[in-house]
Amino acid sequence: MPSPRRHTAAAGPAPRRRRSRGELERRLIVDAALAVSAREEGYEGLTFQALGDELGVHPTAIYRHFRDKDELMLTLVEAIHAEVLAGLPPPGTDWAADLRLLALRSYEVFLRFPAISQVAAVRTTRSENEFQVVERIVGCLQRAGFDDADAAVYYRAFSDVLLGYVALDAGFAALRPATREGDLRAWSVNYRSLPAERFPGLAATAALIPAVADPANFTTALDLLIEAIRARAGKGGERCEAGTGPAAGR
Amino acid sequence: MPSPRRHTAAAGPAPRRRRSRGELERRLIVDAALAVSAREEGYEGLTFQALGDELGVHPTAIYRHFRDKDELMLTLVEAIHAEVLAGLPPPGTDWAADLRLLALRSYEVFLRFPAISQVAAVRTTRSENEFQVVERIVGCLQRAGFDDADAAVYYRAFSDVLLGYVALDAGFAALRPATREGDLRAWSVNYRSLPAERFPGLAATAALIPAVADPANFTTALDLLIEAIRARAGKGGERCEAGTGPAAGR
DNA sequence: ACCTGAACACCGTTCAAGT
DNA sequence: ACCTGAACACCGTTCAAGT
Repeated sequence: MPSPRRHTAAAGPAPRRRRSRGELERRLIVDAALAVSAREEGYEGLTFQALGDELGVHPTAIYRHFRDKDELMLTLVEAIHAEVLAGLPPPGTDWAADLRLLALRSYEVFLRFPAISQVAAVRTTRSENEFQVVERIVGCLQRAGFDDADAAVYYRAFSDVLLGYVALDAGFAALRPATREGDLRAWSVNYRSLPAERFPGLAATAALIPAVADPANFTTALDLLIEAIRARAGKGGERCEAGTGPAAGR
Repeated sequence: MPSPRRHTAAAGPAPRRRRSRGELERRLIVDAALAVSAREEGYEGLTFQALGDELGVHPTAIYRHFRDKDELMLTLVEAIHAEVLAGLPPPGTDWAADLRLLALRSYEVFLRFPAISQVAAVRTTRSENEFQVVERIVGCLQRAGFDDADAAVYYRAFSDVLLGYVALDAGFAALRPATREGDLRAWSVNYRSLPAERFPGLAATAALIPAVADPANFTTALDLLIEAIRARAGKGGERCEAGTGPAAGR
């Protein structure tokens, strides 16, 4: 029998109902791509083929609406930022609580789309929703009492830790299941059977180390970071600024 | 003229001197792969084709020594861990200084190989050198005065922040140059021209935000993290440490 | 204007064939 | 035992052709 180079329509998953002409738009493509991303394994699982199947359309039809995969991906990130902002209460009176909530919300929403987040954490979309998220973080740090220069420096460090954690845990979630389970097993098996003479610390603690990509790990790191920022804010200018109200102006 | 599907020997970069039979070993492949990784852009730049060229050998010859690209990559990570350990002085008297040095050294060495680190940060190699690095970190936290359970929890958080930062900055370094420069420009242009009415915080601070992937950013985050860990350790077990550190300024 | 189909230049991986 | 060459099942992307 002939072996087709590409799987035929019969072999692949049944395509959605075929769309009539002109029905395809960026909005539809974004939604379909998010659906595929939530389901598929890694960024390379988000395929024009899979996306075409999801939309009931030829894979290359997408190129009419997005220049390339990178432009599509950046648009998806903006959509994720929108979702982050949509679920976020307005800033309250406690800058640290606001900062913490924003980070937790971002982490949680991004990790719903590991295939994208794995690759998106590194990028800057430079568009509206991203601007708003950054503005929120900077605002928290100004309210903490830092001057503009310090707020800028801590913005970058805080944001990097957040995005780095997203990249890490999303990357883990995006692994092929067999790979992921193998790596998990390393911690529940290999690390727990090391010789105590050569690895005294691990012999005592290995069984107590939390699992890779457990969301509690991010919370631990986040709280440490906020404690340290708070401590530094206290040492610096905070007390002369404390009474001046939420509009830190400039 | 015929357009060959694959670039011919004449079209590609001149292969290194052809090796005689049996000269190929894992050690040689690892070195060549590290060389390619330091030069190439992303993980997909580390190609069997490029590696074959570097070695003066047919691309598929590598399969005789490594099961697949994943096994090769994990071996590369072990080699990087070896390099980390080789440049690390033995533990001293100050757990925080030791922890800081280990993190800085890891970050620095991994970032020499962005193509690999981008993908490696997520993984567990479960082999000798990785065990040793983990043992060192756990040891620092035990010396800080934490009990085993706390040491285990803080190990994971600390290690995640380190690896997340590596993933983030390596991912950025591994971007195609045009993409990387475009993203940098976002911060030096787009973020600096936002309307002050809608983005008061950014209007004041955008010009002061450090560049993406500036290594100083990691140092800032690292010092914050260690300060917080030290503070928590002080509350629990050991307090005799408070004044000793050489003023962890940023 | 919008979508399809075929083609192109790649990938990683397998396998029979050479030495 | 070790390497080569050809093939396979994918990728993203381009482009002429259809409607």
